[in-house]
Amino acid sequence: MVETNLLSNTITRYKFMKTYNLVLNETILDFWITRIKENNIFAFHLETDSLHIISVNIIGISFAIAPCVTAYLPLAHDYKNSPKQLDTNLVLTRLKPIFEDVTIYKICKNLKYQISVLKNYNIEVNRIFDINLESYVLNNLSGKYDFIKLVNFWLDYDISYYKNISDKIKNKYYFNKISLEIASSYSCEHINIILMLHLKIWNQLQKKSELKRIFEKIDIPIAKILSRIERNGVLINRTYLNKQSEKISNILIDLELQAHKITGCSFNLSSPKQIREILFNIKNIELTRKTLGGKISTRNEVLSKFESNQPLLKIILKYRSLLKIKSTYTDKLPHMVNHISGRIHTSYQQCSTLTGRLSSILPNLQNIPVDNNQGFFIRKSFIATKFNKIVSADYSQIELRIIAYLSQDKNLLESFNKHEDVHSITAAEFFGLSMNKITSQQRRIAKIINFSVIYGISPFGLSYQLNISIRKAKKYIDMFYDRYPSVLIYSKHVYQSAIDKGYITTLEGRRLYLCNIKSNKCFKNIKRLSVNLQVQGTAADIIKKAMIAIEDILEQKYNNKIKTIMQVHDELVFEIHEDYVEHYTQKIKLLMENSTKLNPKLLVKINIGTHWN
DNA sequence: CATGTCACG
DNA sequence: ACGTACGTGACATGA
Repeated sequence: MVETNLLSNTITRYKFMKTYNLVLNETILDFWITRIKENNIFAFHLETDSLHIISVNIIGISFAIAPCVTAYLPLAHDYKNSPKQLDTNLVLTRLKPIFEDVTIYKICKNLKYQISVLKNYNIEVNRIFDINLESYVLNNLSGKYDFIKLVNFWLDYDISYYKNISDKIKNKYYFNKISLEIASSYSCEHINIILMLHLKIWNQLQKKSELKRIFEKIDIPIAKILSRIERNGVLINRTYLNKQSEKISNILIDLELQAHKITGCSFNLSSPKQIREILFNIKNIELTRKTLGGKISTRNEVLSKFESNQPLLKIILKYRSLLKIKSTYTDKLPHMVNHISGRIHTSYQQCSTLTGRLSSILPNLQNIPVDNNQGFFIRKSFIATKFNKIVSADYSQIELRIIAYLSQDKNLLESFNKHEDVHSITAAEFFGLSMNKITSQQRRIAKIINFSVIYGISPFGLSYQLNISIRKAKKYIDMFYDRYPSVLIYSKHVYQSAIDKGYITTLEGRRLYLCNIKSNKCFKNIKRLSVNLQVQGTAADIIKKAMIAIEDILEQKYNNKIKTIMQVHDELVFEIHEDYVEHYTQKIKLLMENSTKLNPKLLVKINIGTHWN
């Protein structure tokens, strides 16, 4: 709207100026600053020397104020005979007011990273747009946000010039070793494309008010919040993990010896191929389950069916799970600690999922083992600084509650309003017994059935999970829908609407396009998927809204008493000063439960401790 | 680099 | 007759 009008004026003004300018002195810097202020909109990109947000230096900054009107401002290029460049502090002092100005629009790619880097230089960016987020809300081109793919999708533009330079400099040098000639043509081309992508995508996004609202009210604020969470980082007990690694090493050696003794030959316990051969040739165990590639699977679920009378299988399983714990967690996490902050800084991916969930990489903090696992102790190494506590707040049964809300099934709603333990209630309903007569076995069945509903139920899947016949599983499913008829109506409705429209909408109106689904081989899949996607996507919306509500209070005055340190899909983890735990815990619970109002009500459970276990 | 496996919600 | 629960990321193996 405003910004496109502003831009079309600029485009006319600069129509015939194809310039890739290099900013090397204050006069030219002044010239560009004046142009940017006049223009009220510009795209920028920071070239840096690292992807680690805590210890990163800016090498140069590129700008675009209109298509083909771009400049590169080198700051720290350092090679033989490299020209003298402007002083970083001077430049950033001049740019700070522009970045912070709420009336000047900024366009960038990977906003979370850009604002983190600028934060290192004490700059808070306002009024900022991100082309990846724009594209993500608009058509949910999920997966890797590969720049070239984005260009190919959105623009009719010959990318070869960019690609050529980009390939040349990739992995060869640090950016500060790149000559100004190459760096400027690369950066200017890059920022030019970023601006063009924004113009193209924004043009379409603003026509879809529902999606534009999600972009502005959810995704942009969340990007800023994630930057803060990442920068806060997580404290871990390194010596504890190192000790555990050592212990596990010894156990692994012992398990390997035992396994080789049983088989009478040496083999690699972490090679599925060798295990298949050993089991087939030596132990005469016939496994039938296949992997995706059509080979015989040796997965845990498969092997554990034979486990009881086969010590070798027990050893293999234990070996594998301990190796996993060691290689992924106890060995790796200590190495991920940043030496400046002394903490681990994960990176949350905001555009990587089909459903609108976040994901976490480098390291992934969303798959740290839980209590019922061999690696139960790992969460004990996630600790708080002195005088602080770890506080975790998680939504109880959020996905099933969402199904209850979306279907408005009377019985399911009543289950949530009656009792905290839905699975027992479902069991009672399901088997037609009173609550006090439910056995733990019946509760287990009910729990699995509840999950099946969330995932997209099928007779085979349920029969496998419950280890019963397909016929019986089918009967259970019929029984479930008999007790909760509106759930069946609801799931048919989601499926139909998905087929009609080609996408699924979440509670907030985010669209999940079916054409992006990998397993999109037949409509049967969509039938099962649609409920799951809507539910998972809605849950993702809900926690995002809660994060925004919470961040509003965190930004005010409590700053140094409470920090958000992790998001794990339906859980937020905080580090809170011990004197304030009580106070903030209550606030957080209220905000999480009420930032989205549903029937049934959302319930948040709080855990407080010296560590994350 | 693809595949299999396994950690989480 | 077919395959067989949804969504992620990371590691070891082996072609």
